[in-house]
Amino acid sequence: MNEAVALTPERILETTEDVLRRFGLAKATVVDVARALDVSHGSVYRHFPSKASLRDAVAKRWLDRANEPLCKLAAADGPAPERLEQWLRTMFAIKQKKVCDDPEMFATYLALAQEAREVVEAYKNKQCDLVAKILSDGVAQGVFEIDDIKATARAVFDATVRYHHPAHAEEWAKPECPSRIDALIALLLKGLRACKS
Amino acid sequence: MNEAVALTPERILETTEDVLRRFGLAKATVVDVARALDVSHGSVYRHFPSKASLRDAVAKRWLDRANEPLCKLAAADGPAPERLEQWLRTMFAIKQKKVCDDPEMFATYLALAQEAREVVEAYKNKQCDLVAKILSDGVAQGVFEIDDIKATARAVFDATVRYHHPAHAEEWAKPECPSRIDALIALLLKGLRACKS
DNA sequence: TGCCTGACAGATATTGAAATCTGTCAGCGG
DNA sequence: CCGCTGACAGATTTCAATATCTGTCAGGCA
Repeated sequence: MNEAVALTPERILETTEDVLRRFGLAKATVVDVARALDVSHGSVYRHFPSKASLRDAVAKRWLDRANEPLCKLAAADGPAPERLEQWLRTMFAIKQKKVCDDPEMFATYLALAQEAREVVEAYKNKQCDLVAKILSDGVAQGVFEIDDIKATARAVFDATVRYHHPAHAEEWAKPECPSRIDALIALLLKGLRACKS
Repeated sequence: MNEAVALTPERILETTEDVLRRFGLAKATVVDVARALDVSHGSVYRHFPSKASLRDAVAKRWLDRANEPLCKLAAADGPAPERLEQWLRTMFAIKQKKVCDDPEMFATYLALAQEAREVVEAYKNKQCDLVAKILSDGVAQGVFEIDDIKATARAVFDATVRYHHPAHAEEWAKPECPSRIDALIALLLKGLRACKS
């Protein structure tokens, strides 16, 4: 083993994220990453077969990190409607926080996500599964009335696209946004709820 | 009056659309438009103060044309749920047709719309008003149960963003799309409908 | 007079040569 | 033997010179 820290995929990913943060997606090269790690760029290619795969791996890390709080919420227990509402609001908040905190970084993330199709697709599917989990809890609790849980979870995800898809990010800052979110969530919850009256 | 056809704003718009169709948004210049009209480009500036205003006017024409069938549907009568469903499906179909028929032209339209913010905003508001019209008909018919019609109309518009906003156009061709639309519409209609049971 | 032209200044886009980057691999050093 | 290096070919990006475009306006023509 070398006296220096070993060159692991994890260390490369960390450094790549750093480089992206400093240079932006357009400017960052794998030569930059190698320089930051103080190795030749050939060494980086020993761990990632291409620049694209490196980018994908970074994207996956980001998305997984962002997903963590949502997984917890879906796994929690309590009344499904409240949990669904909180789950959605948390998802919106996570995205919005990213935009506000560091718009430049968000732009990087957006561009990254647009190239890492497969990774993003998997991430979306995971999110739909989380929604489905809450919905099925709601059905078990007798508060939701749902035909096809998977399809309905997808519908909820689709219906809220405006507030979680980065393509609409620039609209999230508008002052009328919160009340529009309220109206949307109310409409969806009413659509899910079992009729009692 | 000249022996040639007079140079009217209408004629300029028509020709501009033609030029855009042939050259694409990126390449089309007002010099091209003037050439096609066989006048100097200075003459075009006599009718439109800037290239941006010309583009906006073209965008408005397009949007108004696309909106026409939707206005008719909103003004029709009959049971509100069916009408809303048909209204939504028609809107989706109009957009999808544009993408399929001429993807290049759609890209032009998309870029155009992204620059003509105000025009697009007005168009969206008009569409929300149409939805609100159908919703209030539904309330009058006793089939919908709605607190705030304007807010709910906006919520329906927001919830269907994925299937009418051009940013999502590339997903419209997917095979699972129709069934996802079905699930979404079913969920929304259930949320709007008055509970009878 | 009223509409159009064409030349002009400053801004923007195009182009092609030079620089940089991606991905590979033979060979070095531990 | 194993992992790293650094030179290399082909692809991509940068940059600055050149060309084109936008928007204005004084003047021509009916």
